Amino acid sequence: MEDRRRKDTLFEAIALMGKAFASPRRLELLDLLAQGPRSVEELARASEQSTANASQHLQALHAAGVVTREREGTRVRYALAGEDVLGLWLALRGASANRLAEVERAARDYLGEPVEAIGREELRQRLKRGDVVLVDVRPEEEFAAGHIDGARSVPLEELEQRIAELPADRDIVAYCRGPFCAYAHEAVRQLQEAGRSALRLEDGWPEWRLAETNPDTTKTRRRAA
Amino acid sequence: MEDRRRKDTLFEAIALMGKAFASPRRLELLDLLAQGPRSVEELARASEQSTANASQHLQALHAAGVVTREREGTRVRYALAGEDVLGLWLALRGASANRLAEVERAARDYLGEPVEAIGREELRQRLKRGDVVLVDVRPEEEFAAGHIDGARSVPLEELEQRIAELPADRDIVAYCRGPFCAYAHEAVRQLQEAGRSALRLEDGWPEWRLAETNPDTTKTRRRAA
DNA sequence: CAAGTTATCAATTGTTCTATTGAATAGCAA
DNA sequence: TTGCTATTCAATAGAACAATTGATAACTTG
Repeated sequence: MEDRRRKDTLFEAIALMGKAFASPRRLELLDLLAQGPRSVEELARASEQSTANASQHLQALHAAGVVTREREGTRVRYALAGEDVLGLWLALRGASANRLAEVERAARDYLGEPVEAIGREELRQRLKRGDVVLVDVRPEEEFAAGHIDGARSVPLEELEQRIAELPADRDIVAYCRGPFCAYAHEAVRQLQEAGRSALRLEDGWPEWRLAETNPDTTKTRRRAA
Repeated sequence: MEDRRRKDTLFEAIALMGKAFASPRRLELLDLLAQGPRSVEELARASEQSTANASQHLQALHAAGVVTREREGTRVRYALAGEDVLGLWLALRGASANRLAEVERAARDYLGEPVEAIGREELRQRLKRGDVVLVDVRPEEEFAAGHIDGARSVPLEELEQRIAELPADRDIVAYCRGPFCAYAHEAVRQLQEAGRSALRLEDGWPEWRLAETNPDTTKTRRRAA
């Protein structure tokens, strides 16, 4: 049947994008790109792989349509192709956390002792009341590429020396790349160590940004069927 | 660094689910499962592959946590694991249609001449006004597994002989499995051939269902960055 | 235009994935 | 028990993929 062939090509085409999400290295690159555009070398460094390897994966992502590429002088700046792709990545991450015990286990393992967290809505209200200090503990470039309104940048690396800068009369809320990023966890631990009252935002900047233009898409759905 | 190893295992675990979406055959199975639970044999037949092959892919999907399995006497009933998975599949399909020219081309090729379509919201309003007849042209089992409230089942195969059943004084809206399913297109063509005023619902039953519990998630986002 | 980055290419190796075939198993019904 | 159906298993062969290395190309700056 002629129809069969056509149907096959259609699903093959969709699978082109699916394959982009089938490799851990590429997922890590995507996760970084969700924070903002970056050059190959930065991405390679941040994901601890060789530049050549990162370049190849980025090309694969480009061919799959999930990232855009732009030459900027001697470097090439990659970026997520759009909000639909960001939503897709978050959906995959979320579903895998819901459905795969391996993911939960690996996350617990990587993040260490759980740390008290608040959701986006609660944070929004407390920010409006001026009730908290919001701290972005990601590397400076990522803060520069975009951050939650009202946050101040204190990269995790500098946090220890800069704790004094932070007002002591309010709760401190730290956030970073997302629910599986260790920075905010670590920041909260350091702050509590120093006697401050701190907690983390349940997810990170990409989720916040997506929720702004597209409420409801990033609800943290738990196991519900 | 110990951290690196842990981060790797985390991304590897997420990629376990990603891999599920990397094969065209599996995507076709998922698309069928989005219509409702089915046995291995039915799925194999509907996707025109050997039972053994379908079984293996279904096992892969099961291992990836995207489907559930349930023994029912001599047969095994597979189903999507949850709404998060349905949302994920729709997000992938949507993003690939937005970003990959191949997908658009393959879809045009498979679906044939474009056919006038209306969106979910418009359909809802016209249904309320009693303004249209809504026809579900999927195979009977899929209608039985769930359908839009107020629709009547007229499987595409029987449509030609049953056109007389349909009132001639109103527009007919046909829907099927989704935007890439050919049934509704074909149905509208047949109805117009017979002198009826017909159009198709832009997407299908799974999108409708997901929109009911989770408005906003399935917006048909076009290329917007 | 020479030197120095940054990114990509090409070739290779080992690994993982897919489809196929035929045999094996689980449950049901007589 | 015997046969029947639906599903899974096991083995295999071919294809696609991932990481590595070293070479090359594109740009910038002096």
